[in-house]
Amino acid sequence: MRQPTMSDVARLANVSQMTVSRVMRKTGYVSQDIIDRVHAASAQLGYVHNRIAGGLAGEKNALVGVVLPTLGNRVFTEVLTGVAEALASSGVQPVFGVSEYSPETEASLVEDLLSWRPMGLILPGLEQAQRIRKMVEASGIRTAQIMDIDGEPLAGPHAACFGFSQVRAGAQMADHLLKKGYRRFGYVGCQVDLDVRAAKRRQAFLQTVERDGAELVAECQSDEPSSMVVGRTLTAQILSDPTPPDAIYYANDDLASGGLMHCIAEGICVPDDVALAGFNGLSFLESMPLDITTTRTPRYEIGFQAGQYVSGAQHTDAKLVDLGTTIVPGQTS
Amino acid sequence: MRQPTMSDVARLANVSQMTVSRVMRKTGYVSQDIIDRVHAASAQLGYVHNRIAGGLAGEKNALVGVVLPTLGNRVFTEVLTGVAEALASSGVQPVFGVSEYSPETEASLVEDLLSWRPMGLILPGLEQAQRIRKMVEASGIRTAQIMDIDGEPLAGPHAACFGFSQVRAGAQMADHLLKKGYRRFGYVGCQVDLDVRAAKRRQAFLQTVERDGAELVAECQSDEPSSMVVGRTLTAQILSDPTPPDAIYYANDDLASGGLMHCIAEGICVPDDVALAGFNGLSFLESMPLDITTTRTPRYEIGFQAGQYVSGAQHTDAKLVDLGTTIVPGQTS
DNA sequence: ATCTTTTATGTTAGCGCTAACACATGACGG
DNA sequence: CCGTCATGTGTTAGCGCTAACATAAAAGAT
Repeated sequence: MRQPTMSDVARLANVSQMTVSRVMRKTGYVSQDIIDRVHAASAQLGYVHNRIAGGLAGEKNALVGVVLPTLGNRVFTEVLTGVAEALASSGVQPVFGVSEYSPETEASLVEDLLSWRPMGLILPGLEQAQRIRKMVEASGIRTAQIMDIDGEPLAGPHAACFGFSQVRAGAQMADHLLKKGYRRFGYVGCQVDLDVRAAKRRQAFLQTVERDGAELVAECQSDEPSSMVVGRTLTAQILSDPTPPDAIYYANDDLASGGLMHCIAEGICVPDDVALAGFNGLSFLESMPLDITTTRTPRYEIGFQAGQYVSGAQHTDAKLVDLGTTIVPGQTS
Repeated sequence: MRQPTMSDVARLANVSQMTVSRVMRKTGYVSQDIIDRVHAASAQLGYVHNRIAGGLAGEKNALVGVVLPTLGNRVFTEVLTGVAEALASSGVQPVFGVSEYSPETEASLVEDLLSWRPMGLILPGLEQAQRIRKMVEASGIRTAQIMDIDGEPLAGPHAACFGFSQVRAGAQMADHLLKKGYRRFGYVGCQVDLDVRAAKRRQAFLQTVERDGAELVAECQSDEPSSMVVGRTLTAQILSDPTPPDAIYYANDDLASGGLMHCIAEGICVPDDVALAGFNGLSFLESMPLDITTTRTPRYEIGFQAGQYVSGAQHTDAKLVDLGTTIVPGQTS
């Protein structure tokens, strides 16, 4: 009742087991006649190639480990889609884990993934624990750090970053809103202590705003994971103030659209009463009846390039690949 | 420069390689003294357990293959979150692939995943190609088919379904809307030929509606993947008719909320002018300023139970586990 | 004091595959 | 007609680990 092996196929096709191996992997010289015989035998037995054995015997494992902070944010699922598509063409499979933004979980996840001896690793951000950095650098496998390029990338010839500058993105949005004449800002975020990249944007936004003599007049945060519902609640809070801000910067588009829903429900005019700025440029914003300003991020592209890099389909000499961001102005803001 | 092995650790700790294996896996008897020595040696060398070798040698591979139709629909990422959390506790890693609703892609994906000799497999729906069914049944590994229970599940003692009845869900919504007095229905869907489950719902909805003497007066479909933007466009189309429907059933909540956005933008009153019914009960509906009726589906639960099942953490005698659905009425509809 | 049982270690034999090499052919140029 | 090369096949030796089976000392039981 055990699974058929190459030897079983070989016996049936009346060739050596090595020849079967060659046929399966399409390497070396095999005559067409034998190729057909082997395929027939293989199909008859229902043979499925065993990559575990292949991996042990010397072939690189066609696996890539992927760590994501959460699947609750569309951004990361789009990254993952990019990764999956980059890998699909080369027959490499992603193995993944979700850290829920916890550094400890991330560390044990990386160790677990490394135990599969993957050919590559994709990690979010640049702020891995020292222990992770060591493990990864020692393993010598290709590693892509994604989403961010502000910081110290992993050392070694097998590491590269694919992302954009979170700092610049935050400053960029501040500049944009200042140029539009807004002076009294609000900030709405979630899990600020966990989401390092949102914190970087907020920080840069704040600095730019203050450098210009404008100010942050209100800030609302929640410990819950970000969502439209939370965005609506926090916006209600921040706008209940007697002297509310004239523009709100949100940590992401989900929060911002939640805010927009609040405004629509309350008859608050966007952007005349208050302008809303999100982050990511998720496509569902286009369906909204009022416009939100946002920063478009190359999420799919990040995933795709990282996937290509770690699976060996693409070489990069650069340690930091900046895929850039674009401000997408709301219609009138 | 090669990666350290158990033998290296064993030599350094001055014990046999087998003892190191015992320490790593926490099985068998090992004295505390030696456990400490092995851990020290392991840490010093930066040893990482090699599951590829372990898997070959007899241990079940702590991998579960997961196939999803798309990552673009929140539903599946929530399922995946459930799977990931169920597996996380047992140290099993998900390996996954995205089929983009293509049966051919799905088949080759299943074969690829099977080549890792995973301990389990999670597949969407019940409509796998014959070739897949054979491969999976022959492999003898635990398999969970998810999302749907209307159909013939995989044979064998190692297969179970976790989902709900799509047919019943469609009929349920029709009943609900009929009871509310709606008689002229519209349907909006995407990729109807690919999304079998949406087709089942639509079919059951239609039958129920017609059984009651009410009718489907308009239908709009698109080949693009479903999204809020598409939902808005299709809704604009369907409502541009001189005699529009008084209730629209959407294939999912994304489309429905896109529809809602159209209504808000055009000043169409929901549900007085037209009622909107979606599917899934995604939480962002709660943030919407007007209410959409929907069916809440147990997405996370499906993923979680399927994850537990295939990783051996849960036994089920039932072949079909119905996790049920609930109608969530809009405030006034 | 002797017989079990528990605890603690080591030894042997693969798991199913691939790299590396060896060995045949037949083709082809000089 | 012989050397060289491309082509087609087989053989051997592991990859790094774990199951299964020793072995042996210590702890209880009678």
